[in-house]
Amino acid sequence: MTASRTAELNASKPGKAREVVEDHEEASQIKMGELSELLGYSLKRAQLRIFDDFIRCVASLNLTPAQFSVLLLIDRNPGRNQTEIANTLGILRPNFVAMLDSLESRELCVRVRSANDRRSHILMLTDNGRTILARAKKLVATKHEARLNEVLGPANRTALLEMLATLARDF
Amino acid sequence: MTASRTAELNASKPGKAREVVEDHEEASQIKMGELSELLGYSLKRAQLRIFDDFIRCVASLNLTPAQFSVLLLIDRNPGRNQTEIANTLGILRPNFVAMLDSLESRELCVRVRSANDRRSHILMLTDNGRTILARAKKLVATKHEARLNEVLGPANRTALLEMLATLARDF
DNA sequence: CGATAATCGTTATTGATCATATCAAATAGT
DNA sequence: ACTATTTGATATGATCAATAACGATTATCG
Repeated sequence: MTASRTAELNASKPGKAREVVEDHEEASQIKMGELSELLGYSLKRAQLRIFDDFIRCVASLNLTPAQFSVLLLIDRNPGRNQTEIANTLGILRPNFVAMLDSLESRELCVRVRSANDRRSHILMLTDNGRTILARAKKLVATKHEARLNEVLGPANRTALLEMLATLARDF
Repeated sequence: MTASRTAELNASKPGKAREVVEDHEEASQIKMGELSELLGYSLKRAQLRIFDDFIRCVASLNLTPAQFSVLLLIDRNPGRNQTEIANTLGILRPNFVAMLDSLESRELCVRVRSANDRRSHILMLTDNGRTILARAKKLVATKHEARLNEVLGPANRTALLEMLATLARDF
C-alpha cells in the first residue's frame, strides 16, 4: 500500500514521470524460490487475507471469526455445554472461559446450570444473540462469501472447500 | 481419541453391549451448521493441520515453517537486508530481530554490515545453514509434500495451490 | 454405603505470535 | 548544513494457545 500511494503521488507530478522505476512492489523483485510451491505457506497467507476480509465485512457487529463460529454452534446445538462446544471448535476449555465471558457480557448468550449435571453449563443464545447472529450471517453471505465467489468462481469455491475438508479430515 | 479408547473398553464387555449409543466421536453428533460452508473456517483448520505435519516432518532439524521460509529466502536472495526479507514474508521488522538472533545463534545465518549503507545488515547463510536448508528441503519434499500428494492427488494439489495464490493475490 | 477416580468450569501462568511507538546511527534530500 | 527518512533495535502491549491445578459435582466400584 505504501507502494501504491507513492505511485499516486508520482502520477500527480507530470513533470518528470517514470523516474521511479515503474515502482509496483517496491522492495520486491525478490525471488520467492520454492516458497511458491509450499502449500503451507500459501495456505497461511490466504487464510490471513480471508480472515481480514471477514472481520471487515462484519465490522459493524464487532464479531471475530471465532466468536461468529461460537454463536453459530450454540444456535445449531441447543442444550450443549461448554466443553462440547469448545471441543468441536478446537478451543481449549480454559481459553473458552474468557471468550464466553465476553459474549455473555454483551448479552449474546447465557450459561445456564444444567439440572441433570450441576457441574456443567448449558449454553444458549439470547434473543439479542440470535438477532446479531442473523445479521452476521447476512453480512457474511452478501459481502464476504459473495466476494469469494467473485474472485474464485462458484465452481472453484466449492472445489476449494472440498479439498480443504479433505485435508482437515485425512491428515 | 478418548472416544475410540472408550469404544475398545466397551467392546470388551460383551454382557450388555450397545448401551453406549454407538459412541464414535463422543462429544459429537454436534451439527456444524453453515460452518462447513465457511471457507475461512476450513482454511484455518487445514492450515493448522498442514503446519503441524510440517513441523513433524522436519522435527529432526528443529525448524518452524517461518524459520524454514526465512532460510529459503535468504538463500535465494543473496545480498538482501533484514527489512527486505522481513517485508516479503510479511514479518514486521521488530519481530524479525529475535528471529534472526535465534537463527544466528544456531549458526545458520549471519548479519553482515553493508559497505554501501552502513545502517543495514546483509543476510547470508552459513555453510551450516545451507546444509540444514538442503536437508530440510529434502524432508519437506519426501515426507510433507509427498503426503499431500497422497491425500489430494497431484492434480488437486496443483489446483489448490493455484486457488490459494489467487486468493492471496486478488483479495 | 463410602472411598476413589473422573469430569466440569475456572484460575493462574507461560510461551508464541503480532502490532505500535520510539530510539540511535546512518543516509538522503534540499 | 539542516531536516527527512531509513535501518536495525528495544520496549511494550494485545491476542492466542497450552499446561497445571483447584473446588464442586458426579461416576465408579469395592
